[in-house]
Amino acid sequence: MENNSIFIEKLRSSGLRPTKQRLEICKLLFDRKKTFHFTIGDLSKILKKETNKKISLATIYNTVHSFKKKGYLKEISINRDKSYFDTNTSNHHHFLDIDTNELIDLKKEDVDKIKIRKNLPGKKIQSIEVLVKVENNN
Amino acid sequence: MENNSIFIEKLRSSGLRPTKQRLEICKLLFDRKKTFHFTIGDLSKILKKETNKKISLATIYNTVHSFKKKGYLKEISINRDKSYFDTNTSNHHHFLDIDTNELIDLKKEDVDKIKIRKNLPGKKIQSIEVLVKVENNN
DNA sequence: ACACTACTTTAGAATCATTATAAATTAGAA
DNA sequence: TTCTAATTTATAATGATTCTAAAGTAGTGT
Ligand SMILES: [Mn+2]
Ligand SMILES: [Mn+2]
Ligand SMILES: [Zn+2]
Ligand SMILES: [Zn+2]
Repeated sequence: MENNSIFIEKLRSSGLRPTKQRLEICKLLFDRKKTFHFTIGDLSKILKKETNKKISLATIYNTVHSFKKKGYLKEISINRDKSYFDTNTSNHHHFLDIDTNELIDLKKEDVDKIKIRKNLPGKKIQSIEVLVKVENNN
Repeated sequence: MENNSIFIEKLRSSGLRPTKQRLEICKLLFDRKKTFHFTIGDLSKILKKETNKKISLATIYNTVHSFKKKGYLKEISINRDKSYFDTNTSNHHHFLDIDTNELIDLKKEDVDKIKIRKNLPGKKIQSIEVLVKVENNN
């Protein structure tokens, strides 16, 4: 009744054992059409609701960090209070709704290519990220 | 022997009493030609060295947050571990050296104007920030 | 199926930047 | 100088994240 086999392969191929905790988290994170932006706290709450068996908070942290290390998640820092993770691991830009603290992906075509006209000697560019903060129209 | 009068005015005009702690921090932060990017930890260390009288950590936090509220400092979140503050309160972009965790201002002319081709209904853009992560050339 | 070992999960403790508290001090006004 | 509100301060509390070390599990080989 599940397409778990896909996730099992995904995990195995990156040297992670497909435990039921990891599979549960995989289904929750990667069985989506749209990008998912979440904090560990969000994820923890959702797992509590949508799952019968409990997954310890330590495991959620461990798993999310493993997934990040394997390149399945991207971490986004927008404020010190909490770290956001992103199922869209490509280079992309974001809207941040400062009223709701919600992140929204911008598509390639939504932002002109950024051209940086300065370079630092001995340094090379690793990434260019745009954060567009938006708020309610009065 | 000081141009404290400038800072005293600055503080008074925004309803902050010019205490010696605030003046000390003003001198350290605003008596510079270049932008200063710092964490509270940085500031605390510098104050310990460059000052004879001690300023409590709580006061450093209070003061930096007051200055931010008054618009004399800008907060920049680049990772969850620490919050950076910026004496350049204009809208501007940054290099982040991921080897040293150092922030460097980009000038207006260093980055083409960013054009966002998407808008969210009911929302207006409050700011657009570019973060260019750089690392050592091999 | 069984045993073995490395990997994983887990509860709880530890960490650490930040925030809150509430008592002592100080600045500005009268 | 006196009075009051603003400020400073030491200290405790908070809370997200990381650490620990003990118990459980998956994969391998027999
Ligand atoms: Mn913040
Ligand atoms: Mn981080
Ligand atoms: Zn995203
Ligand atoms: Zn800056």
